[in-house]
Amino acid sequence: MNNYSLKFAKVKPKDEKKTEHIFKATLQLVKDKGVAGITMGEIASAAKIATGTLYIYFKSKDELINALFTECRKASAEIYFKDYDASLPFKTGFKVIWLNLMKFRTEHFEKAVFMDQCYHSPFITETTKHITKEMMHPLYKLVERGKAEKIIKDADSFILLTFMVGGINEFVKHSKYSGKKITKELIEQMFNLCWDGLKA
Amino acid sequence: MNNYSLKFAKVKPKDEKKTEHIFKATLQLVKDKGVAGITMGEIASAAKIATGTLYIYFKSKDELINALFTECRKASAEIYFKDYDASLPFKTGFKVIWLNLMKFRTEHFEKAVFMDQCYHSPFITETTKHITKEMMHPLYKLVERGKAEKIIKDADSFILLTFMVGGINEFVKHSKYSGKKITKELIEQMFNLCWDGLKA
Amino acid sequence: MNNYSLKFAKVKPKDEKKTEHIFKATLQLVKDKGVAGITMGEIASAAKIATGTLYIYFKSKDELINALFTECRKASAEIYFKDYDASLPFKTGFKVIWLNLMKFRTEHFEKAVFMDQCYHSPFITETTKHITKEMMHPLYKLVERGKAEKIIKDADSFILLTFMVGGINEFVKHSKYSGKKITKELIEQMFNLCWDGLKA
Amino acid sequence: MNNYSLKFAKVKPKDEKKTEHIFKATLQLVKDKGVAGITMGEIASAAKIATGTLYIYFKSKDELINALFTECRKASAEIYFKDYDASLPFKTGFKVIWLNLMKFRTEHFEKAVFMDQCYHSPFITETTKHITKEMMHPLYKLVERGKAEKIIKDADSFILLTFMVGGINEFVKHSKYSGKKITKELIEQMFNLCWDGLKA
DNA sequence: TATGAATGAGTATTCATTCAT
DNA sequence: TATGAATGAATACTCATTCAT
Repeated sequence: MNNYSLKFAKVKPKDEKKTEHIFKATLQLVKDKGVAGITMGEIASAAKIATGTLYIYFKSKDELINALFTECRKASAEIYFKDYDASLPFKTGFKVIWLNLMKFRTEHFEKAVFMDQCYHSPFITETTKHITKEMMHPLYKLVERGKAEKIIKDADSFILLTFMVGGINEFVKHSKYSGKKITKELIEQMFNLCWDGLKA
Repeated sequence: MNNYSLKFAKVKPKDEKKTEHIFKATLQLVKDKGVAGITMGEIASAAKIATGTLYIYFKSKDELINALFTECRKASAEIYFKDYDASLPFKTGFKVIWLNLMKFRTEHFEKAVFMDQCYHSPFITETTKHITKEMMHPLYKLVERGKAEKIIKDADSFILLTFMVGGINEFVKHSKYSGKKITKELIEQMFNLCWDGLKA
Repeated sequence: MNNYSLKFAKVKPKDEKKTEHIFKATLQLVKDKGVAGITMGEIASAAKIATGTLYIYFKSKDELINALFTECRKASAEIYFKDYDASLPFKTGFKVIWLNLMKFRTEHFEKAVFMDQCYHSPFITETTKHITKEMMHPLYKLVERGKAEKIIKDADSFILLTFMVGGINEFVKHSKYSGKKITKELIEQMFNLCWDGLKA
Repeated sequence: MNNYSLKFAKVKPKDEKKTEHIFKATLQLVKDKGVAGITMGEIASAAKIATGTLYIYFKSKDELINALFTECRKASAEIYFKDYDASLPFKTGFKVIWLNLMKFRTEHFEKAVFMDQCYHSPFITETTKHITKEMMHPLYKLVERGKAEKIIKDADSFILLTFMVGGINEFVKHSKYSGKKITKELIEQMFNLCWDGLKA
């Protein structure tokens, strides 16, 4: 390290990585013991920091949970529409998104569990819940495009959407619990069930 | 107090109604604040009894939660196969059960929420979880009958089952959250999506 | 205990005496270590109860301090005008009150120390402070009677009042610190200084 | 960094001004929130330095408080006997000192508050308390000269002293709390009350 | 049984102090 | 020296559980 960098390194900045560690530790703990069972002390030691340090990064348990919730929401939003291109034929685009939903649920399972758990917890504020609901909006749009193009059934959008998502969620949840391996083959089967249900 | 009344007092069962009150109070609280947020004190006052009294009916919080979980499981099991008759044609019988699942989720929403919440909580023992999984067995049988009769797709039973249940769960959950009214019409739409997905 | 009293004794009431014990313990601790140095744990064990019990009687440390402050104020108010009769000649009545002030400061020294200490503490609310100020009103009236009767100097009432009280407070405070015995003789001397200062 | 600058850095004294800032910040905080309510963090940020820096100037909170206490004592001692000349007639000299006491209490109010507050706090050592008491010695001498000259009453010196000081302290304290303006006129009135009380 | 006050272990949070930069 | 993040012991407060009535 040269003189120049020393000048700027004088003040130790709040470690960005530490927030990440804390989040990771919290998600793991929640997956294992549920929101009901986690303490700030446990989170701290799982993140390999002192309890006091935890409070440098988050003013309270409440704030930590809410921040993590927001983080998870952001992560899911980023994945949902990855590689989606509205100019693609409907079914192709639909499958991209459907697979993304599946991807999020499987690869970020702890986040999904955490979000589900939090929804009824006293930690999450109404505002946070509200924003979360709004996040579903683009999915509504997708479903409505399908209806407009007469490719999928002309049913209530809410029904179509929850149907589209429900199978994925239930499948992933139970496969994690029961140890059932999630294979390409199974995913394909689930997609077909879903698509056959939706198509006009 | 004489011998007679003593004897009588011993025989007198714990007030059945009170257990019910306690369960109802707990379910309501869990729906509103999650398992993370309930205390024995709150349960007691919601059930309009003293904390001490709560401990006459349940040795510990753990026991209360587990007893309630078992109760909920029993309630769901009773509903799932109500009016089902294996001699009915497959689709008819399938719809009976599918509607029963829907019925349970809507009319006993707090129970469903409670069971979901508990699954990750430190309160529920592994044994309890195991028994719960076994409860799904008859549903497997149903699905397999459908496959055997070549009426529904020859996909993995696990996939078929989670697909069948997922839409219902997701639909009811979000309708409760968003205040969306659950109508016969919507239920019918959801069933059609589900059936069209499953059918061979 | 007969049947009748049993009927009413069924519920153990919040022990009135316990509040008193808590107050006494707190005052003693504050006298010895100052408001800065007391913890809820210490108060509890000085009052021979569990920490949790302390919180049955007072929702928080703040509330405990404020309640005690109010209690002390009440105690002082009760003493200040004890045996005072406006129909007595001014000097006689004045001396009754002056001696009462002295009596409070000496016999309830911990309360006086506590009140002094609290005045600058973050525990005491502005409202509480305001009420305390108002408590001085009757003393103003007394001083104004003396002025009206041309018995004491026609100076600013605020000056007369703080002068009247200041000597007492300073005397008692330092005598407690230095271990100087407060005798009848010394009190008489102090009263004479005070009276000679005030008289017209 | 070369040898020269290293040497120079070692010699460079701790910034004198910074100590002053720290003291000023502490006094202000204690006036507003009491000794009970101040933290090292608050002091540091009020003094516009980092917490770590505070510990360069003072090894501990204890030491800071004690150093400030000593500083305050010194400041008061310097003022008390300012312009006093034993060769002046008693009353003239007495008034000089009396006015000095008044001056200290008004112009260095925070210091007075701080010293009062500290007296009961766990921070101040017995030694410090002892030295403080000794500081009163010259005032005793003054009072005894008055008695010897038969100008003031032949009462107990302790009584005379606390009487002399009490009115001042009480007056200033309450005027600060209530916002009452301290005027020359009021000071004169207070002095007269005091003198008339003391004179033989 | 029923009550709710009492208990004390446990949890969230603060804060004096240290330390790497 | 100066900084402010990191530490962990101490403290305020909670809550499952017990117990006297």
